[in-house]
Amino acid sequence: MLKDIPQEKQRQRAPSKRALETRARIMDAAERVFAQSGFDAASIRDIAAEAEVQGALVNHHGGSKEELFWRVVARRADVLGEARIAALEARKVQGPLTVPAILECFFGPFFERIDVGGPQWVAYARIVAFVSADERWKDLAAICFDPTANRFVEELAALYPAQARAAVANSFVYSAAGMLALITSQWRMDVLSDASSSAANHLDELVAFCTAGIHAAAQRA
Amino acid sequence: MLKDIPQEKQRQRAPSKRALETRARIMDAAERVFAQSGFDAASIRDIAAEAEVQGALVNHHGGSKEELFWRVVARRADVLGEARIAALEARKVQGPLTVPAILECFFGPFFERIDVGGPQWVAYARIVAFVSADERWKDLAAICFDPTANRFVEELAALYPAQARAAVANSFVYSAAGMLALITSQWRMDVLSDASSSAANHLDELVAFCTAGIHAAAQRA
DNA sequence: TTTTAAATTGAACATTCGTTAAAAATAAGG
DNA sequence: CCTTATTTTTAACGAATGTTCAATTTAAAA
Repeated sequence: MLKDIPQEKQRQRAPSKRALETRARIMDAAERVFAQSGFDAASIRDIAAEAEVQGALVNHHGGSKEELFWRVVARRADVLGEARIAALEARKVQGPLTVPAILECFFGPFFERIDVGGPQWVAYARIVAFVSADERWKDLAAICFDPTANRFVEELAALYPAQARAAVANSFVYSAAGMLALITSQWRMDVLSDASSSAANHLDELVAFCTAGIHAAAQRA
Repeated sequence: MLKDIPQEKQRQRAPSKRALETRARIMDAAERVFAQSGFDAASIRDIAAEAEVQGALVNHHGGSKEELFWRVVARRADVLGEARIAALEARKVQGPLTVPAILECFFGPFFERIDVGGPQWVAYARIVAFVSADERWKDLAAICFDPTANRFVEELAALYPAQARAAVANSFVYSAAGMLALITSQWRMDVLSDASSSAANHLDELVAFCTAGIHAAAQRA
């Protein structure tokens, strides 16, 4: 198991614009293929075909298959994590935090990017779901997700000083699982509800669900 | 994509006791290996080694790899689904249903089996998480999970006659996602909460969380 | 006990996989 | 322009995969 993404070795020349575009195309292609097939069923050749490059180029730009997966996850985890923390800070200066406010800072930046960035962010969400459900990616999750998650757990726990942090942490895991289910299992909800609603409506619904859930779990005897 | 599990062709002799034991051993081994590695990373040879048989025997008893996966999922989904429905019926004769009562009928039979049946049921839970998160197993989920899920959504929706079934169905999906997160991501919760509690306590906590969440989502403006 | 269907083994099949190495094409830096 | 670091292609390697088939062993049925 990899513990980190290897640094690129020192270069003597700046990368060409075409090379940078190719690298980005490979990353996007890898993201789509990983999202659709999972890590194991995705093949380097599938990714290469999706990016319209030769297979060896994928290894050249992404390293080994596992390194490539780490890079794909880390790339968006970084910007998403920062956006979430920024949203939290921005809300904090407006006044004392509430549970729904904290949840909106966590859910919002993800859904905003899905709305505008479209399928690439949905693909990323599917990958996050895979990573979260599979203990095999424990280290990856610890590096990419835990810092942000811990920060949000702290903010929630501060609202319930009398309760054990564990109860709040568990509630946060339930909430995050609900968010991923909402993004990745839309088809499943449609099957069970024989109707499809807007994404924004679903988001409000999820916030209401989790807010009440967190409160109830924290107040529990 | 398979649409169903093929029937076993007509036999002229009863299977031997040893053959039945071997088949069960292969199914259990497949369950463990699928749970640990997922469908793609699991190999027939891994399963054969785990069951201490030759590789060809796995195909002989389980059919193709995909058929074997269907069989592994369907085997426990059947008994679990029946136990859940039975719990629901039993509760119903005791008096009018409530949200926590319905949730306990859904969560309870699973956790009871994990408590007594041990690791095989935990392995099955991991597989259910994989199947639920991956659209590739849409048909499998529809056959194995949807009938029971629909029944529970109906009972919940009956408690909120003024609300759209969709809102209740979504809340149920969040609840089921929380249950799977609790079973399969215990490690994740431990990381975020730097403490580990009992399974029974977690179950009560989850019921409290989901009960409040369902209620809040249903009462939403 | 004899017959033979069914279970099990052992070996091999054709693919596909991730990765590497060398050659060729491209473009940055002088 | 010239040099050569970097990018890209092409080809190939060994390993692992799912599956099949014929031979062998086991045990049900008569």
